[in-house]
Amino acid sequence: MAIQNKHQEKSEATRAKLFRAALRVFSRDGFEAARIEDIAAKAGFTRGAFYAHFPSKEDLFFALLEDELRKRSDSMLRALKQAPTPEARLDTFREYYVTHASDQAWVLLILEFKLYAFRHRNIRARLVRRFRDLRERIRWEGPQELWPETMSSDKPLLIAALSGMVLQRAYDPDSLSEADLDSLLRRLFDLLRPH
Amino acid sequence: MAIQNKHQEKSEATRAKLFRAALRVFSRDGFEAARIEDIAAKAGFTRGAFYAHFPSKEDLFFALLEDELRKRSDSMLRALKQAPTPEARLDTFREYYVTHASDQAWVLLILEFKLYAFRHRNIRARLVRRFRDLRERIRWEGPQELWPETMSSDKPLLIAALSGMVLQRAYDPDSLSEADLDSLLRRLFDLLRPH
Amino acid sequence: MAIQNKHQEKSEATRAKLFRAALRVFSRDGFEAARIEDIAAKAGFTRGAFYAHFPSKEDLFFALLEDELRKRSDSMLRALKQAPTPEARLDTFREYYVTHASDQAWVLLILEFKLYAFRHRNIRARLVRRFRDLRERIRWEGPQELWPETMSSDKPLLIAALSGMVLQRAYDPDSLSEADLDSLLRRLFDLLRPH
Amino acid sequence: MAIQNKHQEKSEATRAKLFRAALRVFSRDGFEAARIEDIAAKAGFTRGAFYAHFPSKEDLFFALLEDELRKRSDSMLRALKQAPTPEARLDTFREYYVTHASDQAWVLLILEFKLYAFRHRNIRARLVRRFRDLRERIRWEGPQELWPETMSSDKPLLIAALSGMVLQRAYDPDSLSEADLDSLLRRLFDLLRPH
DNA sequence: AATGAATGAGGATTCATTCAT
DNA sequence: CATGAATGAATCCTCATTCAT
Repeated sequence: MAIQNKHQEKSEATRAKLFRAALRVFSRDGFEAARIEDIAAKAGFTRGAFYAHFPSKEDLFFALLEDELRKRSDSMLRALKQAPTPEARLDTFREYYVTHASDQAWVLLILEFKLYAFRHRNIRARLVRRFRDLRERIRWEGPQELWPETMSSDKPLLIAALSGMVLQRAYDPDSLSEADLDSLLRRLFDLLRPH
Repeated sequence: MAIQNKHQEKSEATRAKLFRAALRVFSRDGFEAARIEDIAAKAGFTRGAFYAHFPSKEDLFFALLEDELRKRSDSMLRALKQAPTPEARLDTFREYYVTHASDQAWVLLILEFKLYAFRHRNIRARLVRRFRDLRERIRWEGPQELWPETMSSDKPLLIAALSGMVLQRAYDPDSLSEADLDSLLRRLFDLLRPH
Repeated sequence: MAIQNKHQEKSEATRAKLFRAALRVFSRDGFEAARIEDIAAKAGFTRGAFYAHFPSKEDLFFALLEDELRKRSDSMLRALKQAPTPEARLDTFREYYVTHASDQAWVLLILEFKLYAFRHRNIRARLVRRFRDLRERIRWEGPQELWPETMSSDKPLLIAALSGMVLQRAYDPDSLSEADLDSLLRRLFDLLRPH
Repeated sequence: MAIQNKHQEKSEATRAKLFRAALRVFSRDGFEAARIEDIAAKAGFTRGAFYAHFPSKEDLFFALLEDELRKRSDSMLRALKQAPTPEARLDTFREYYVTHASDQAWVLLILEFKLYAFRHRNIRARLVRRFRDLRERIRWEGPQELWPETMSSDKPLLIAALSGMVLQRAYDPDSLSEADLDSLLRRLFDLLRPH
């Protein structure tokens, strides 16, 4: 048992390291150009370790998506649950959304997932479903009665617009100051959800 | 001379066909996954013809960008010049912008250019400069005195946000109706340029 | 007739230019790496002109060999015929041989022919025959009765050794001064043909 | 550790096989015409294995040079050290030199290296230096005080002349009997180093 | 004769993946 | 679990050659 757990822990740690590395490399190079060897190396391993944990590059790609989505929706639900009023929840939600702007790697990775899904029919449905499940989860596990009806249904739009802008800033930071981006995101958020 | 022109004409026609095919294939598959052979075949040629016109895949990529940018800014300047009043110009500009939403291939290609520039330091400056030149050109060749000061400076933001949303629609059309997208783009346009 | 001759002359001139260019390019780049386009360009034409005169790269290669061999053996025979005594002929022959050292392009081209022949069974016999014919021609068309019996039979050896040394000097001139090379060639010549 | 060694051993064995195959193929086909696939196949592998050991064809080419030069100079130094007198050393040296004539593959490979260096400016210096280091090594690691001063400085000439003659024999064995070649090499050796 | 556009075979190289250890 | 050697499919690119003009 103890040994089992030791092994499991070690395994889990390796997976986590690979995820961390993959997030960086996929975001930096894109799915196609990302090399398994680079991911493994950045995690401190060689290719073999990668294949001990994931059957293929694509599998890592989507396992990474699941993992991040789970972690991030958990964290968001926690935050929402601590908000006492609908207004507070709206603020929480807005902050959560706006904060994305500084998480370039993750936003570009979402872009990458969507591009990949757009380009691979067989994957598309799976990704769409996955993102919808996430929204449903947030809607239903969140404090329902107080939740503005259409709130989460607009989130894809917000994230979509934000993705484009984060990419713009990624490739030409001078074209878009951080402050302008922040202000624009807030206005866009409120534009969508007038109250 | 006659032969010269014949050759030149044929060459020009081939280039145009390759551009047309490249726009589709780069947009559909992304730069990395786009195969020269597919582009050539879609244009009705073999790989060799491609290399008679462009030194490499990357060169075609950027020649395509230049070509489209030139054609599109020409067309936009023509439209602006026909607008009699500042209001009409603003409308023209808004329509031009909103119409992008239905030009999925071009919008995704812009996304692809930016991703490529983000990932290739040496290319980045060139692309940034190119897009800025375009904005300058529209600003200065357009009817200057009547041009709202900051109009074109915000265009990158609009296009950026729009890109993200077009991709969202590309991979999951159900998440975003055409009407909603259109309405959102108009509101976003006016949000940025209040008067 | 006049027109015919004009055409013929022009054609002949083009051939000559192509030969001159080919000698340089084959010698500089080697047969494999030599590009038809480079040869044509150096002669002031495009590839088409090349194919109007030679069916293939290999054909040019051997036509060039024939052409040079003919020109050079003609010139040598002329020189030999002017030598009044056997001693003078020997001197002429020695000078002729030693002078090769400064004709790097031609010597390296001979090397290239031999390498090519070594590597292409079907060509080998042809090349061997061609070089032998040359020697026979010099032996028989030269002033026979005065010709040292084994003279020309050793020439391949001399040229062979010289080729190696010219290449040595080509790639590392410091390893072998011109004077040393000259002196060595003379001694080698006399070593082979003692009298 | 054990695994390390196993891997290293296997790697070393593969490298050695690739070297052996490369020596044959480069010598047989020349650098340009030599196909990676042929080398790999002759060594009993596929192309991939080749690229696991060498970054490119050119790198193998020069790694092969280094490897052979090291092995051959080691063996020569061993032989020289066993020679008791200067005369014996001279004989050893002469034999070593003359024996080259039967090692066609290696001699033609040297020719190929020099041709390559002649045609690639950036490589030239490296090759020149490498061959000089070898001569220095033989001069200084050999029994110095007894070493005829200029002995090794003439070796390039000898090898150069020999290369040309080996090629002559390679492409037309009938033009030069083995015995004649042997005898000529000996006379040439003694011609250069009179005592 | 000469041009230059287009073909297509050929070969170097990359890299996801497999497998023996 | 992890290593790293080896595989082999995939793809870029070069260039001799063909052909319409």
